[in-house]
Amino acid sequence: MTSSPLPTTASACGGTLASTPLEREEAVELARTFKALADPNRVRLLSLVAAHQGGEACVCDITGPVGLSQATVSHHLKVLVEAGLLSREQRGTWAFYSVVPGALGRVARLLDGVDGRDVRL
Amino acid sequence: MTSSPLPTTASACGGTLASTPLEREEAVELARTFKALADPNRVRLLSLVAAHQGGEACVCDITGPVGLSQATVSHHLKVLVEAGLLSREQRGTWAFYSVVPGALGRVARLLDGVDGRDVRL
DNA sequence: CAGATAGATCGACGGACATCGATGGAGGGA
DNA sequence: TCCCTCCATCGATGTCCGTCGATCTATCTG
Repeated sequence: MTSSPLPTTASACGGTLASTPLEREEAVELARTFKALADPNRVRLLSLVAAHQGGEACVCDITGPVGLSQATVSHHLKVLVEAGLLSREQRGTWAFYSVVPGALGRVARLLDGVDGRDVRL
Repeated sequence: MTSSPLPTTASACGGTLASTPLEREEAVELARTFKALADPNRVRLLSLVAAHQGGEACVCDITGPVGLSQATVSHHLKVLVEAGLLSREQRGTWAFYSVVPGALGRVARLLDGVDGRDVRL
C-alpha cells in the first residue's frame, strides 16, 4: 500500500500524547499526517477545496488561485490524498477532490489531548 | 524576531479553513506550525515532555528514550520552542522544557473547523 | 479518426533539513 | 582553581522535497 490512512493506533482512542509517551511507530504515523500539512501551498490547497462550491474542486479550479503549475498542484493533491486528508473522484475528464470527512477532526482531537488538562471542551 | 508564535490571524477566531480560502500569509504561518510537527522524533519528543513528571523535562531526561544524539535533541527542542509549542526555562545547569498550555489546542480547533460540519464537537 | 482538453507522471535541479561529532561556554562541586 | 556535567552552536554530509517543463494517457467532441 502506497497510501497510508490516518493514524488509528493509540491515537484514535482516548489515550493521547500526554498520557503515555508515543511509541516510535505511532509517532511516525502522526508525523506523516503533519508532513502533508507542512507546506503552505498544501494548506492553501486544502482550504481552497474545502471552501469551494459543493466542497469539491477539480485541478483546473484551483491551479489559478494558488499560482502554481498544473504539475505541482497535481503533485500536492496526490500528497494530500495519500495522507488521507483528501479524496479523489474521477468524473469524465475531470478529477474532483474533496476533504475527507472527519480526517482532520481526528488529528484535532489528538492534539487537544496533549494540553487537554487546561484547555478542556 | 526569530521565533514565530502560533498563528493568531483568521485562525484564532471562528473563521476556519472551510469558510474562506486562506490567504497566502495565513497559510504560511499555519504550515510553519505543522512543519514543526512533521518529524517523528519531534512528535515523540513533544509527547515525552508532555508525559514526563511534572509536565516538564530536561534534555538529559529524554535523550536516552528517543535514541538520538544530544546535539540532535537540542536542535529539535529548539525547533519546537520556536514554533511556540514548547517553552524553555533555564534552572542552574539544566534547561527544562514544557508544553505551552493551549498551543496545540489552538491548532486543534483550527483543524476541527475544516470538517466541522459533519464531525460536530 | 483527428484534435482538444484535463490531469498524471517523469526527470532534473536547487534548496531545505535531519543527523552527527566536535567545540564552546556556563554552572556547580571539591 | 580545576574539573565535570549539561547543553547550545558550528560545520559537514547525505537525504528529502518543492518546483517546473516536457511528455504521456484518457476522455470528450466533431
